[in-house]
Amino acid sequence: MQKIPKPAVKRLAMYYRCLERLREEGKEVTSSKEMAQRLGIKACQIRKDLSYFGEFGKRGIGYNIDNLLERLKEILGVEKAWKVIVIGAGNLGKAIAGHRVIKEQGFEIAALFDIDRRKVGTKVHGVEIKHMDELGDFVKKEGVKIAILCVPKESAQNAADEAEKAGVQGILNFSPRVIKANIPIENVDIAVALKSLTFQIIRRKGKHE
Amino acid sequence: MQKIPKPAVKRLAMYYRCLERLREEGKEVTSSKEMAQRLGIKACQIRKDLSYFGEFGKRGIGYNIDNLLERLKEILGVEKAWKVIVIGAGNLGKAIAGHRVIKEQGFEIAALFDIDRRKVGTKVHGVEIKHMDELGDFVKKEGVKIAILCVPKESAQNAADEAEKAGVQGILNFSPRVIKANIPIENVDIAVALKSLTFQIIRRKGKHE
DNA sequence: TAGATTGTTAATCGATTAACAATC
DNA sequence: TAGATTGTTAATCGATTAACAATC
Repeated sequence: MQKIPKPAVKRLAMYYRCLERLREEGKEVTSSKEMAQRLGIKACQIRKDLSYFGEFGKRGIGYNIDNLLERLKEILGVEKAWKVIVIGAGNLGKAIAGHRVIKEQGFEIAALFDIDRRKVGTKVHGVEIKHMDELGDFVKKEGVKIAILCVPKESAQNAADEAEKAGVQGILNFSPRVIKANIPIENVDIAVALKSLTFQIIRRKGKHE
Repeated sequence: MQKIPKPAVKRLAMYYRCLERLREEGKEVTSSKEMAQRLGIKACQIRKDLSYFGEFGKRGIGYNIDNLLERLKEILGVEKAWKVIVIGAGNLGKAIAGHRVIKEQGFEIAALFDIDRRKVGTKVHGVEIKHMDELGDFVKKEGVKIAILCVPKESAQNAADEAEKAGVQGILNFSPRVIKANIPIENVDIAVALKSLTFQIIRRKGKHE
């Protein structure tokens, strides 16, 4: 199968959300042009990205929204809810675990994990906090596939190792440290994002488009 | 001045943190090779990225860590603390406002903003929650340059508009919606990151390297 | 038919990598 | 000098965009 550009996959996830919104607005059909306008990208980019996976539109007409949503669900693998755990039940971990978007987009937070025994046994938004010792068994028993890392950077690599050992298949890393593993990792790096902003701001002075 | 690849800027921010860590370990000198190993990238990539901004190393020797850190500080524009506000004092906004990494990396959370008057006046990690009505005045008086958006997607565009109008110069957007503005925006999209993971996981089955 | 929009090819643009002279 | 490592050039690789035939 053809190699898919990494940025294209991220855009597919954005098309998915854009289509959901169009559907909420009562539309049944859309075009690459309409979606492109909303997303601030080029229409041909959308058609190109979709073309890696098949032909989903009708020439002269556009795309049936329900149909394209189904297709994107299959492509992204989100037909059924994925079980997710959050490792690290600090403020960030708890906030992520309770975040609307995770449920809305079809993920299920199965548990949080922490090393602090005072937290263990309590619940956050209806989800139990368990001790790290239970992680291995829980992942296997529940079939957890994804771990969201919200631990301090000092313990990030350890937590990632434990998750991988337990059989987790992908990691979403919120800790500001590069972690190494043999499973896919997505990094959300607040400090890097902020510095990228400051760089752009100082280089922009004067040239306001 | 030469055009700098966007990914290169993000990497510079990663080099910065890597160097801080090397310094903590007591090292005074490092090489592109050493950093590359830690970051999981190629050494020539690091040298190339740095070369956009000057010559910071000594051939045959490597880079002086303190010196390179200073240079990166200038390049990224983080010599002095930037004032940042968080818009949206829900769980996520509060967690971000109190997050270690923001202070450690030289940013200062000046205030949180919310429309819920029951929250207004209370404090989170020593930072006051103010009402959205005060945003314009506050940003001007305090010289706030960056806003972190943690509002529900329904009000994301509005909040961004208000921030831009008030004079904010960059936005870090945590809400799962594309927002439009004439200032730099960085997006942190949890749903997109999770779907990018699921895509990789389902395509990976069987080919474990 | 005329207008609209897709899917795809080919061209362009941008980013990464290899290789090596320069030099500490 | 020998070994190490930089800075930079040129080659390669990957992603985006323009353009247009196909077709509804």
